[in-house]
Amino acid sequence: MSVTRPLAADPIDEARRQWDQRWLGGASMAAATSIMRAQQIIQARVDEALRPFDLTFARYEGLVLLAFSRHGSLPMGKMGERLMIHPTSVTNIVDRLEGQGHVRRRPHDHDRRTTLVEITAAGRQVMEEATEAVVATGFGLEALSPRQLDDMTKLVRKIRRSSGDFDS
Amino acid sequence: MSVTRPLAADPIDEARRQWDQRWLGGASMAAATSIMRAQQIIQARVDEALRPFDLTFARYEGLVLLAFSRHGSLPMGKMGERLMIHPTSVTNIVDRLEGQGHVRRRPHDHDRRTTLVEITAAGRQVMEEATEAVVATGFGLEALSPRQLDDMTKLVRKIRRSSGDFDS
DNA sequence: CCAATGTCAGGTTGACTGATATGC
DNA sequence: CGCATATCAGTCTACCTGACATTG
Repeated sequence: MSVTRPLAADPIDEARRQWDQRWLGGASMAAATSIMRAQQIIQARVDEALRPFDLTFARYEGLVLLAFSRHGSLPMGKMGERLMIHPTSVTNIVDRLEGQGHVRRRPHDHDRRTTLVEITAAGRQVMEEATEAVVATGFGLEALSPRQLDDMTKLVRKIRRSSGDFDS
Repeated sequence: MSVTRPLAADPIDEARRQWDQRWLGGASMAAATSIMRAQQIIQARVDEALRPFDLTFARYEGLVLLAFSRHGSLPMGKMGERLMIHPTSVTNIVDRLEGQGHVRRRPHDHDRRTTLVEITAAGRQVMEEATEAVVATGFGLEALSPRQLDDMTKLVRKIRRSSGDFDS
């Protein structure tokens, strides 16, 4: 007589089970797949909150970075470095933000090679409102307690450090 | 006399500090940003391992899904459901895989609306070799212990469950 | 001369919207 | 008829490579 196993309700769990029967690194596979999926969930949630402002997550991050910077402006290259995006992506994102009037390109005082990107008053205003909307979504992470959120951040920090994201 | 604070080596940590001075949800912001970054790291690592096979992560996941399926084939819609991708993305991905000879479209026996996607022998072969390469990368997660990998998977499961990823 | 900075052209990916043909 | 299934056309975002002009 056959014993019917309970169907795995969690598809990642099920994939893990099959993976372990054939290959190594099932735990890594499950964690990696989980992270990929978590990213989709967060991205969808935040993008939805940002849609009324005609902002993507990437552009929103740019605005927040500039708002947090000491003089409300940063060189293009510095932005790419901090946001960890490709130089041409910086150009693209700044193009759009500038088209929306949220930032302005300005020459650098001493180095005429570099272009400074400065957040405008309107940009700050939009950023404030957008942030309210984003905070209201809870980033799709309401299921985690404050302690669990910090656990998550710490675990990812290990990954980031090992991949050379930052010094120390 | 001014006390010079140590510079935050971790940019997410620094963003968190500034965020907390103005808004709520700093812990969520830090966790969300961390996950977004972790996804980039994993994606880059896996894509690099898959490049010699002319596969992206998305297409590779499709191959693995088919290889794991009972008959080596699934309806298009089912694939989209399991991979959590848009129907047109399924069409796109299957187009490419079919062009590479890794899968084949077949009619469904009983329902002539549905198209079955079947992995070919060549597709299985490529999938096996690609998996070796992917496992070798450790998914960019070598920094985490087996226990930490499972912690990560469990934390994300909470997020996924709360967003309706699966039943139970 | 070499390095750094930003831009541009051109190509790829995957996601999306809306419309459509087909079949249940 | 409504609904499900897959496709197609067209658009969008962000990424990448390679080339380039300008400047330090």
